[in-house]
Order: sequence, then C-alpha cells, then structure tokens
Amino acid sequence: MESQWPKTSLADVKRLIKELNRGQEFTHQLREVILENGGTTTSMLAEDLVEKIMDSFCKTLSIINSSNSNELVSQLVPVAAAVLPCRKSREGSCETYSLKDERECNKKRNISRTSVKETSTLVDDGHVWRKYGQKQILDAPFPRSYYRCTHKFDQGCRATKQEQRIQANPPRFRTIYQGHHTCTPTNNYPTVSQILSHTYHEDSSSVLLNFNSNTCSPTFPSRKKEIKQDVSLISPFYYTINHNQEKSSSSDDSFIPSDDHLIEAGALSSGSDNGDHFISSGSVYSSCTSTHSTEMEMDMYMMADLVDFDEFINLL
DNA sequence: GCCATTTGACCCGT
DNA sequence: ACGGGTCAAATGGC
Repeated sequence: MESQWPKTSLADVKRLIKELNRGQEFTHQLREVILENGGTTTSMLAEDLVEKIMDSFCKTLSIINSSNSNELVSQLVPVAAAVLPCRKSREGSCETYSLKDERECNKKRNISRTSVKETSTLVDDGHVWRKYGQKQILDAPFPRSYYRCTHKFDQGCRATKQEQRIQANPPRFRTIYQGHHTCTPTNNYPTVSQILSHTYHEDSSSVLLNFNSNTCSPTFPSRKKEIKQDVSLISPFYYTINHNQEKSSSSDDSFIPSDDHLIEAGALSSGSDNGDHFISSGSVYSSCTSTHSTEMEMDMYMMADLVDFDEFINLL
C-alpha cells in the first residue's frame, strides 16, 4: 500500500505520524508522573517531558510547513498553542513559536476557550448539559439559555455553553461553547487496529474512534447517526487520505496536492453529514466506503491516549 | 421522591 | 448604574 504514496508525501506523513506518536507517548508519561505526584507541582522530570512534547509538536509543524501546507499550519498552531503549556524562551527551542506567540499564549492563558456555532436547528452535540439559567439579553429578540456540563460537580468539568435563537424565520440558533470538557470517559476506547478491523469487516459501515478522553458522551458508536458530538468546542481539523485519486468533497482546502493521494485539512462545518464524508468531532473517523477513502479527524487535545500512530500508518 | 427546568435574585465586571 | 452570568428556591414531569 505504501507504493501508492508519492515518496515525498509519504515520507512527510510518516514523519508527521511518528512525531505525533512521540507527543502522544510523552504526554502519556507526563500524565503518569503527575498522577504519581498526586496532581501537585511536579518535578524536573515533568518539565523535561513537557519540553519533549513541545519539541515533538514543533517538529510536526515544521514538517507540515515544509510541505507548503500553510493552511494546515495556520490551523495547527492555534490548536497546539491551546494544548501545550506555555514556556519561557529557551535556547534551542523550536522556532515555530516566537516570543510574540508566547506572549500571546500567556495573555490568553486565563481566557477560557470559546467557540461559536450557528445552526438552523438545535442539534444534540453528544454531551450531557444541565440548564442553569435563562436571561433576556438587551436588544435581543430571544432569551439566552445557559448550560453547564452535567459533570460539573461530580467531576469538576467546567465546560459551559450558551444557546440563543438569533433569527425566527428561518430559525437560526447561536451556540457559544466555553471551556472544554474535563470529565472522564465512562467506557474504554478501541485501538486503531480494532477500528480498522471493524471498519474493513463491515463494508460501507463506519466507526468512530474518539480521541476525546474527557468526553462525557458515548464514544464508539457503530452508526453514523450516533456520531454527533461537539464540533465547535475542540476546533477540529481533519485529514482525508484518498486512495482513489479523488479529491474529497468534504473540504475545499487541499494542503498536499499529490499524484496518487490527497491529504486534506479544513475547518469542519457544523455537524454535517454529506454521505461518504461524515463529519464528527473529537475523533478519528474511519469510513470504508465505495471510494475506499479514510477520513481522520484528529483532536489534538487528546494526543495522550489511545492510538498507536505507527500502527495506524502501517495499516494504511 | 427524584431530577431537570424555570425564574427571580444576586454577584461581578465594566 | 447597568448588563451579563450564575445561583438557588420553586415548580413540574416522570
């Protein structure tokens, strides 16, 4: 299968995967260290691991950048900045993050993540919310509803959202998500091999691999209709690896023009399902369709868990 | 009876 | 002082 890839693109993808995998492993180790220390201020070891994670992600960005994939980089940088802890400038540090970036990062540290989604209907984003207030907003024709994650008190999850109707006819709703879910999953996640095995054994079926280790929602549905999760919250991007030289219709932003395959990235539209290119969030979505395309949507927040990227790329 | 929603009161930032 | 966000008692549905 590797021969189907253009050499340079394949090499870049493999390097990218490897670096992501490293970041995953280091993050995992860091979590272990933090857990061992009972969540208190950690040691030089933890600091070193954070450095490695930063290095890993910076290299990933450089690899992508060298592939002239500016659009993907433009999406990766803010995501990585949100994921990774800010740090002081240090000799030999990755050039991807400038001092200005770090200042911006520090400035935004205490600002909770916010995203806005406008939809024609109030869709179930897969999370369990508890309404805690409603208020009439000045100069707004419709009241605004306030929701918090149902796990706010039992798990300290601080995710909230606001919903407000902004237009009567046709109906239009604005949902503002703040913070991200820190509640723990209630079930186990499949491995990549499980995903691929499941996918290829069930023709035209689809499965979801959820990277979102803090999700409150079901994570391994077998049917597309069940794969409805919060798209806006995690600022996702996604890749399409098309084995049939067909440009995916799920994105307008091709970042690696290639001979045999396309890997695409783009911001997701709100919860759309356009047949073969179903979009979900916080997840890797694999679809074994008639075009044999595989879509991967990667939640960069959740790199610490679940997926062996080397195994994944080897299986492609 | 339990749990989610409603809604007026209160808090806080500007 | 005002407006937006949150709290918490009251209410309603199962």
